[in-house]
Amino acid sequence: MVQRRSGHVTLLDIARACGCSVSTVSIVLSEAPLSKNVAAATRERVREMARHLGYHPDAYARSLRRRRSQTIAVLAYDLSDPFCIPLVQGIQSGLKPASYLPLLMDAQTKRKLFDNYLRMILERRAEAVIVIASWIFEETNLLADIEKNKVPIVIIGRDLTEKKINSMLIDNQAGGAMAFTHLATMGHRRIAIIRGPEELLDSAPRWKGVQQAAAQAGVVIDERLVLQLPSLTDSAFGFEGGLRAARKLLAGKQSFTAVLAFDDMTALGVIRALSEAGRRVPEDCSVIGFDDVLPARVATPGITTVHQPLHEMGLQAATWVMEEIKVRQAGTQGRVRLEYAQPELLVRASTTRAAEDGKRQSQA
Amino acid sequence: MVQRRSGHVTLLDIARACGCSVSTVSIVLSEAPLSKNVAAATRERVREMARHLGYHPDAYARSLRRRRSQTIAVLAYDLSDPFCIPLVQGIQSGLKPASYLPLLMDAQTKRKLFDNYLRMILERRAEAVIVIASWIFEETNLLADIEKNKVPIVIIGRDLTEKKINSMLIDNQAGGAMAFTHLATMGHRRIAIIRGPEELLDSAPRWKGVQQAAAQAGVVIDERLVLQLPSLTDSAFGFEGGLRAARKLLAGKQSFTAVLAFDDMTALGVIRALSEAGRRVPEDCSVIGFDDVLPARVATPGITTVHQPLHEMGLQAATWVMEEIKVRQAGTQGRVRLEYAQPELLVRASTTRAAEDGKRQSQA
DNA sequence: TTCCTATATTCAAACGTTTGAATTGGTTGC
DNA sequence: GCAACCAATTCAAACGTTTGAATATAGGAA
Repeated sequence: MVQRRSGHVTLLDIARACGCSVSTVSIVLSEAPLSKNVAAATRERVREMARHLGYHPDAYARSLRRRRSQTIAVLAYDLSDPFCIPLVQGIQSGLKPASYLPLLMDAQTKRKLFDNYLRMILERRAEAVIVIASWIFEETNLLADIEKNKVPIVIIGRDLTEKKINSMLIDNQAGGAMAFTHLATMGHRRIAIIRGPEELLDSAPRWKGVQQAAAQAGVVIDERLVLQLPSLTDSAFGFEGGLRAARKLLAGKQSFTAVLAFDDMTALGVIRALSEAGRRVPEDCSVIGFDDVLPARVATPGITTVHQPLHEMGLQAATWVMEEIKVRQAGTQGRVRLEYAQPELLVRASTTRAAEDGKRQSQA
Repeated sequence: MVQRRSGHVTLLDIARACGCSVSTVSIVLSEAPLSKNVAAATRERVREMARHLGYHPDAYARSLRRRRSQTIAVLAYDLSDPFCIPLVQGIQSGLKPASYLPLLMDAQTKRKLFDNYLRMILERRAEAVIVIASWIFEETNLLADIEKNKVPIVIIGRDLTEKKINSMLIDNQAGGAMAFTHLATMGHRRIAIIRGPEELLDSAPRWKGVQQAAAQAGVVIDERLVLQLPSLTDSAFGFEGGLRAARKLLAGKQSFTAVLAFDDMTALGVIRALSEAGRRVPEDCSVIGFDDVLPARVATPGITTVHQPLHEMGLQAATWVMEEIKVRQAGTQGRVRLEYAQPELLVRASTTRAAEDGKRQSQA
């Protein structure tokens, strides 16, 4: 076992052991075009020796020389949000065939961490960046530092096309409408609505969709049944928010037969509150969520929700950046892309037809 | 904006712009010991220019030269298992102060992906590896390739001390005992038990703990109420497994007032099945889980479970590897470590006292 | 023989850093 | 006035690859 001072086997070690030059070894092992000129015997000898010595090419040296890191940074705002995982895995699936290494980073909803990672992305010469966004970061540095370095970016969950950044979003308006329409179709008229926090860009369009669907269904939304989540800086994920909002709702005078929650975690909080108050879901009150995250799938009753095609979106984002890397290598400048993914209603067990016409009321 | 052919600003660019040598620039910007000798004026000029040009050191060149990657690989068997996330975040927290970059990799329960990432870890010259294990991988390559390269390893969830790998485990036996004792204390006598899949190393000790606690409590375990999960190669996470197991249980003749599930996801599946059969939790049947993952916390009723201090374990693992890196740099060889983390019973709402003495029985 | 082509291999420079050793001037000590 | 020192800076080699150009060897055609 030959070992050099660095502790790793290098091309030089192999070259010496084979009695040939470093170049030859490199050509053979990296399967360069020239390698078809290398004598079959030599080729085999080199390969054998590399295997025998346990050689692994040094990614740093290689990237330095090739000026390609074969790396794509994936910056998620918080991995502990179950929302992120399918996206990340989708991205991973998309990247694998091209053998890019996803450099997965978790900002843990901390602005400072986020900036730190941004710096690292630059230093590690990531060839592209995919950002899974939330309200945590103003886009300032992102634009200033990364785009300046001509690295393709895709941002998921935010429209930054006017800053020339490829953006991928869910059609929140359509989703919000779907959710409301579902409840209305089930006969609900007194529907409580928990809106998302103001800072979150999903909140407004989703609310707009809800209003639009209400108008279309001829249902009037009782202002007193509309609440807004506070800005969830902590890791409460909306569960806590939903819990508190629903408690407030239950304490109020207004009756309701259904709750349209901002997202699944909120919905789960709502269900907890309803349960505390002795109201069962969906018999006494229907609850609908948004996102279709794991906890909503495995809860009982399963949460009716608006599914986001997260895996597909991740895959798409990966495809985009890889295409753009190619395009930029060719010297041309691609168009800025914008896509609204279409959500889908997923009826599970947390919603049902309204009891009678509205007789079953709020009190515990 | 000076740009070189590589598209990135280098030390040379700054040197030229400042009219000094690359060395000086390097010394200033990397705050080498020598930098105290550099004239204050020069220092300022260089810094200013670096900022102005948007310089970011090339991590590849730097690592190559310094022979340190400042990188620690974190290889998780599957990020979509909510179990992994707190571990990962704990590791992250531990690594941050030392400014190591966690190279987060998600094997997605695929053996091939796992091997691929292992290779990349070697090529990227990670200074240490933390593996969040499951039954997916035989430890073969892990030992053969990584340890051979003298890279410190910590494995979480498996005892590989005999192969000289630092191991961190949960005390499954104690945990299993806790869970059973809790149910017994609540007056349950007819307790169904869903054991973990055979390949999972947690399964055996957990079961042993259960048996031991049963003996101690003077409760006999009815063999006919003991089921085992199949090997969950797919992403079903035990939810599906728990669902099916509980259905089988319910279809059987044996009555039971409580179910001790292998883990939280299993417990959630069990609850779904019970609900299908019209049995309520915890009134008609208590259910206890294991792990304390997010879905168990936000479900209603909240799942009583055996909490694993995952965040702390991750933190600890990070500390270990960083210490070992230091130790090995000093030339000495550290001892192989083994630690059993202590679980903790977390009583929530899915368990309650047995109704009467066992009158409430199985039928739907 | 000489020139040509093809095959097999090597040279040497480059990628962007870091760093031990060397080089400048300019003081100071004696 | 010369050695000796200091501060400020630079040289040059090295990290481990890759790769365009160069070289060497051989077989064949002229």
